[in-house]
Amino acid sequence: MRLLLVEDDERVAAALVAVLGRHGFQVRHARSGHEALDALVPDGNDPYRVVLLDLGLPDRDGFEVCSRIRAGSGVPVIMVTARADIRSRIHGLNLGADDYVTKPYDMGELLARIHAVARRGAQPSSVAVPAPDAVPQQRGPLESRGIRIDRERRRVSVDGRDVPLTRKEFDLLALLAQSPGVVYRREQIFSEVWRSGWEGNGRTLEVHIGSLRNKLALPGLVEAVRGVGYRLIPDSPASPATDRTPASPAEH
Amino acid sequence: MRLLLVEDDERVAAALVAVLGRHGFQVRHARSGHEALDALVPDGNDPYRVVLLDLGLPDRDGFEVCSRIRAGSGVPVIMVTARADIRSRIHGLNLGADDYVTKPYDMGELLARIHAVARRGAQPSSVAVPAPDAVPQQRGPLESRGIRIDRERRRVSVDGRDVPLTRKEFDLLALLAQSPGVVYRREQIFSEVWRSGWEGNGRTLEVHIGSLRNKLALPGLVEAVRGVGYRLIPDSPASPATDRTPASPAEH
DNA sequence: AGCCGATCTGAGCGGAACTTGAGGATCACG
DNA sequence: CGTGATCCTCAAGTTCCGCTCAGATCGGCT
Repeated sequence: MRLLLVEDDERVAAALVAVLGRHGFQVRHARSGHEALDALVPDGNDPYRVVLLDLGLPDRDGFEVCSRIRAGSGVPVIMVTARADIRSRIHGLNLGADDYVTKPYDMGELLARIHAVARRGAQPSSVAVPAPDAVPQQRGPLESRGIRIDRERRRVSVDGRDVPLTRKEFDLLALLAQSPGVVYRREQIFSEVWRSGWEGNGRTLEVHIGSLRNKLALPGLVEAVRGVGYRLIPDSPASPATDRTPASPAEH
Repeated sequence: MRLLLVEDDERVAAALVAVLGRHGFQVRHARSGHEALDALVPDGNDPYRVVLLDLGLPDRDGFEVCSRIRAGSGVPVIMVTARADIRSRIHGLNLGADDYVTKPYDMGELLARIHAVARRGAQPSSVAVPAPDAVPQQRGPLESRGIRIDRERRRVSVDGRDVPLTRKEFDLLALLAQSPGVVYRREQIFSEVWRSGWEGNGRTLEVHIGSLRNKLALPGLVEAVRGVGYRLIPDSPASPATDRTPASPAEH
């Protein structure tokens, strides 16, 4: 899970990077608002799932950055700042921030809040946002084609029968089921299901896909897209033009 | 914009209804968790855009309600409570709340936060929402599988026999028993049972789980979920909501 | 201080989960 | 129809993770 940290104090940043890393985040550190905005330009990598924006920078600047971010992207933003006054809080939230945390904060609570906004996921709000890779992270149990995926219980059932899955199998299915029909590229799958940048050398992904198919016993559900990745076939094939991939076809 | 207010204090509720009304919200007031869950059953009206959940009710009860809501629906939930301690905050957020506001709060900030979560909104989702009556509302001391957990007295009994537990063991059990069936991740357990941000370096968690299992002497109760964490196995309601399949008696 | 239970740490074990490799099947494309 | 690339399956390794035990440390109480 990628996270963008905007923080000018190196010591604070280093500490946060360490802790967040230990909790499974792949952190990119931006030292300034400018750098942050650059980092948010879609580049084919996975999009950031959340932005941690410190307002410790040259006073008002942070608000400016938040509003710029919000103008161009739907990525969730958490403001972190020493400014505890009500006016700033309200102002920050109204600029489009998803949460506003004041220092000193408890690390556990910050983590919980990060998870809260991350699971809410990026949804291109009203604005027409150039965020093609934005994954509509859906909450509550997923259900489609008789498969019920209960994320918090890590349980999967097909037509009422419980299907025990291993960790990788479950994560894989949960990822693909987020957007049935959409093709997930191999690198994308690896970075979501396998932590840290790890390129699957061997046949790892195929094997897990294989055992997932076996256990679900729903032929045709998990489809391989040659040279790209995998996807789930949705039940109501509302003209899935098959080109409905998040990847721009231009890139090879 | 419809909003569901869960609050048992009539005076507080009346004030909130007035203010929220003035700000363009159509407020439905539920006096109890049960009423709230009823109100959330899809009925053809517009779905609620946000739930304001007061935890002032009988102690721990509010957390239950939040977890029940989240089990069946993706509607954004803001917890409003006087409980300011870190444990409660983290727990509330981990249960799926989108925000956690402590009293006394500033009305302007609350409004800003309501707008923040409503902005993200949960898509009404084509997903079937399981009927909440499938989930029995559980009050007072937790009880399941013959285990009785009295949170106030910190007493646990199995089939009537008192089982003395240490602090950590009790906290651990109480946490897991909050929502039998759901998987609690290691980090989550650490941040709620231990002081926040604590990294379990050694085999601490396993040891405590071990002694808890020994003392309860109920094999299969506490289940390890490899690579993720632990959960309690509920006695019967494994997946009751999936019975909604009228025709599929192929075999069994 | 001294005791005693509670908590934490480290090593070893066993088994589940994951990875890898090779061979066969299938597909896209000329 | 041939060919190379890609995907699937099977059957080994190999790693990882949770369990247990035993000893060390912590902390409250008399």
